[in-house]
Amino acid sequence: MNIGEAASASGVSAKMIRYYESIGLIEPPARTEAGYRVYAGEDVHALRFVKRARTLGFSIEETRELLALWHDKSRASADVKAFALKHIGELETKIAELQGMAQTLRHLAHNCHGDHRPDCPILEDLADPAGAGRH
Amino acid sequence: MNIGEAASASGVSAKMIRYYESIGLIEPPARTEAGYRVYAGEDVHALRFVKRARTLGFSIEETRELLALWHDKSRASADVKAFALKHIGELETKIAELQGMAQTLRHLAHNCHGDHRPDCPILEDLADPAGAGRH
DNA sequence: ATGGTCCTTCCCATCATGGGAAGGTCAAGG
DNA sequence: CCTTGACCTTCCCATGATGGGAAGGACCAT
Repeated sequence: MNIGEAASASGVSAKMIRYYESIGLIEPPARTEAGYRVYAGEDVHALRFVKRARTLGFSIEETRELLALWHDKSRASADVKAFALKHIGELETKIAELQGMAQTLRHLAHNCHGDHRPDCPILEDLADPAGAGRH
Repeated sequence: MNIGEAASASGVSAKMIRYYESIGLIEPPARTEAGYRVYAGEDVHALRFVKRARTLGFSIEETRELLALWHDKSRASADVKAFALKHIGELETKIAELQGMAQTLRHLAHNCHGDHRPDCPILEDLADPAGAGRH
């Protein structure tokens, strides 16, 4: 299987497959005499693992640790669970941050007439967060 | 006021102030004969505007548009409101994505014993999302 | 005049991904 | 047998926002 086929089979672009190889995230595959990369079913399996981890928001370095746990047949499930819970915590922190932004903006937008007049509490808040909203 | 003072007065690092200037987000300030940047109160005001916009999750390019709206005395508040609502929508999309990730991981972690045994639904899902959970 | 703290510009690194150029390879069809 | 088109290779560059740090100049208090 060439890289293009491995890409469509795994959902990881050929570009990223080469990149993952260059940073040592995945094993370098065999090569043909002409230098073409040749992938086996197991390689595609690893690529799908990486794709899934990235989709769940794990960074590449975290994905590297997950791959190590995956290959370590003797790991304790507690280790994997702790890793996942830590990541969940980070996701929740990020979510809370974004929700804070959205909430502030919703409040400002709610107080903005949204008509032809120029007065706008949104810009007033940006210009002077402490003073905006005063009358 | 030197750049360091403007930085602590605005909450924007000196490094970023220079960067914002280099990309034309803020006006180049006056200079002393020796080449030092000299900031006035109005400059710090603009920097705080930028800082606030960034804190609310606007990109630099979006911040550029907000600055333009701010300086355009004749804009309609409806334009600003529409801009804010669009950004709120993007924030909500991002939040939903992250919540999807967190929810999936919570589900997987919930089904993981988290003990000394190696069996782990989390890794099974990463390795085979479609098949994990089968018995 | 000396030292410490500020300032200047310039280059490099991050993280993950894509774009594209220049050139080699392979398979199909004339 | 040769061309054509689709693939592959490596290499460099760009993104977005920020920080780190070097080399050198400026300012100020002792």
